[in-house]
Amino acid sequence: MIEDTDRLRAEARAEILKALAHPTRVYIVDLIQREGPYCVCQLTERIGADTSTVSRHLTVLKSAGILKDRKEGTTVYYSLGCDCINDFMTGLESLLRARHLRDTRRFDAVIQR
Amino acid sequence: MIEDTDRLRAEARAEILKALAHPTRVYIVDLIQREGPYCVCQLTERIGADTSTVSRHLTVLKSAGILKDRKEGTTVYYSLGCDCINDFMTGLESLLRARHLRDTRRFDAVIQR
DNA sequence: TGCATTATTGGTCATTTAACCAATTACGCC
DNA sequence: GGCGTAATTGGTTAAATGACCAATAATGCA
Repeated sequence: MIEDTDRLRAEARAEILKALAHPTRVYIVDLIQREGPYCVCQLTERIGADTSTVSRHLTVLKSAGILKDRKEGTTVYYSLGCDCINDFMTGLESLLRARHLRDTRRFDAVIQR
Repeated sequence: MIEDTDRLRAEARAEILKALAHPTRVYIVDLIQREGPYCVCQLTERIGADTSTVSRHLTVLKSAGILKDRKEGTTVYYSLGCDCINDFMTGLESLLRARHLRDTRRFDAVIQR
């Protein structure tokens, strides 16, 4: 059986990962990372989903500490919760590249025979 | 609307993240990362779930390229799919630390008043 | 005050996920 | 061949997720 400390540790990590594990949420984080803070209506327009849907995605990201918000009148701006998001996404990128490389090699191997 | 390239990019990233977004799967990856390859029955014993459940988790991780497997008789050993997993998990760790720091500060702020 | 805009929350419903048990496959050994 | 062990796959069910519409704040302005 898993020890309590290990279990809690795994749950904490999974919680963060779950918050990011959706195409729309990855897109939002990527966008804000590259271009700075965005408000809900701007994101809604970009994404092309219902405002409520986007708002809920943002709530998920905020709860996980990945984004933070700042009110300005009636609009709410979302920005990165911390700089370490950048490193994290870089790590994800290299994981993706490694996977792509492996797939390509496997594809080549199939072709060659 | 999101451009096709951006959408596909977000989906590919989310796919990787989804594969890791479960406490048991995070635990498995962490364990293998620290102690090397494990077979299904060893993992099953450690985790305390049904063999089929563990096997399915491993399939998810393998499909995402996070783990790879190697057969040896009737047992199947799972190991890391690539070294970059280490960097990725390090990034996740610092994200978690940042979050914890922020939570702690907020808690302190509440206590102090 | 009345109205428009921005965002969040309640409600519903379809899809996905993940658990278990049971059945099957694959291999090694007697 | 028959048996035991290891792992995967089929089937079912409960829970979680995510989408939309509708309703409700909350704010700014005429």
